[in-house]
Amino acid sequence: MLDLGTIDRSVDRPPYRQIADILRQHIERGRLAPGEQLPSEAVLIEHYGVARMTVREAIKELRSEGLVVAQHGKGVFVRSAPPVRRLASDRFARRHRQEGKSAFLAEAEAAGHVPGVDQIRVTNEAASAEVAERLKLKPRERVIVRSRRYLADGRPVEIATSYIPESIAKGTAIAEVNTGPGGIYARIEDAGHELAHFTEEVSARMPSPDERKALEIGSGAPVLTLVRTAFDTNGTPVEVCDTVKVATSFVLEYDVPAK
Amino acid sequence: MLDLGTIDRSVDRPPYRQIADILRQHIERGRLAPGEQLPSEAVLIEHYGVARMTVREAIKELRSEGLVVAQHGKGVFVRSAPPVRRLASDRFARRHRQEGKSAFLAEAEAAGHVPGVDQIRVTNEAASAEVAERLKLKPRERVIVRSRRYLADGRPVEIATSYIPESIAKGTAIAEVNTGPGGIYARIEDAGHELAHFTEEVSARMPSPDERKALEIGSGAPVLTLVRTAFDTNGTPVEVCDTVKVATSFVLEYDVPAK
DNA sequence: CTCACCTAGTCCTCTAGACAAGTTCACCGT
DNA sequence: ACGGTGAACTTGTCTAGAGGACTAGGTGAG
Repeated sequence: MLDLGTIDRSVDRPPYRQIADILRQHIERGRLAPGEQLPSEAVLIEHYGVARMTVREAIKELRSEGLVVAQHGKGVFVRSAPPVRRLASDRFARRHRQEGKSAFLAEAEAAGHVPGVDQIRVTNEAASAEVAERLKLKPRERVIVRSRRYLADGRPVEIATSYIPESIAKGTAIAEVNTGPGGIYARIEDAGHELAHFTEEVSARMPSPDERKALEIGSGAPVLTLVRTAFDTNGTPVEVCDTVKVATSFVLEYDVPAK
Repeated sequence: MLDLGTIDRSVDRPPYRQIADILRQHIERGRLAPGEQLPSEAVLIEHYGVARMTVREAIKELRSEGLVVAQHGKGVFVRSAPPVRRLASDRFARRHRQEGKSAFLAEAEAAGHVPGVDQIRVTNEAASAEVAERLKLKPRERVIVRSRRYLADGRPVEIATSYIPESIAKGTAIAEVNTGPGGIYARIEDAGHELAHFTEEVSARMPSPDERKALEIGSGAPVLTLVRTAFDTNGTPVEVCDTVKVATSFVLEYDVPAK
């Protein structure tokens, strides 16, 4: 039986935190195993002699830490995969180890022969305001949207969505599911837009419910987001690629410019 | 005056979420600017005609998303570092644009006259296993640990911790709080280690309680972590820099190598 | 046997109020 | 002019209760 301990109301730390502390310790020390159910609110209220909201506050703290998940009507359970706390060495590292060419071109090529891609969706849509701004689209210009999900070891790890202006994609295989050798970057270059420059914005946030589901992660784990914009030699943006990935690490390398 | 809208109790979405949605939109669209104070609980209670806990629940949601920070006795404020796209505002943006000298030297110089650094701590410690491995340290070799916290608009946004092998730091100002012109990279080069190559690992995770406190973020918001290792011309690792950053975006740029 | 229904147990949301504690500022006495 | 006090405002925490919604399991009707 789980030792729920007691709370001390004379001490500075508020009761709801003390309760959270006790439960957190049980989880961290394995006395509450992954998947196991926590004592119900009613039990905790009774045990500690506090009001409902106080217990809920404690549980909420653990939820926001990603240690537990609540299931309406069932109970609160210890998360089976604890959130990432340390840098993990990662297969993405190798992507950026390619020599003599852009790491991302290499990545695109890799995607071309589709190892570990299990879903591809290609549509023609009206551009969102954000995409329109990034691609400097004319009013009402549409975009080709290519969305794909990457797997590693059979588990989904990344969802990438590319937006290419329809004007560039026209007459190419970009709007086809199979883009041919070299992937869409090769097709963009075929269309006369030589790639010259990229910007990337890296951030992290909590996943949306859809993303959580698609990436098979718990609600307490963050996702990395990477928005890459590709420019041609004229400085025209030709592609925006929005990547959401499980927040394990990836690696960038670069050299100090020669003096 | 801020348009607080109204909530619809007939709809499926619970009131506290509707309130959070309204406030979130104001923040995202810039009608509530970074640093600006949100309407107080009392105002929101009055306006929406709900109980205090309902309003607090809404605010709590925004806090856990990292959009706002509450300050006891003062109010709730929009976080000062919103997910920005402006390249210039970010230190990382310029790294890859420097000409003729190491971007990191420039960065270190900038840090030298300490704009927006509010805490510096320098210690001599035994290296952790991870740091020892990255720096290829000999057994029992110690490291100089330099930890600093960066501010933007008066709010903490980043904690950076550098580890330099004692053998390299010896006889330099690296172990001093004030490292002199050019910062530690200049001192490392003074010591005969010309910087040549960097690797960076980027990841995201949930912050530790200490980090949450130091960066003043909500418990549901992730942090970006960046571990940079600097190598000299011999390929010897000379510094490991571990950066934990509020998970708003940062920007990387690079060009396609000439063919 | 199958299916609809009921029920106990769970978490979700909300109400209405209370006291505590931190911040700010005007006011008053010195 | 200066310093202290306190009022007014803010958020933080807690209580006691209510109805709702969801899940799982049992029960009875068909």
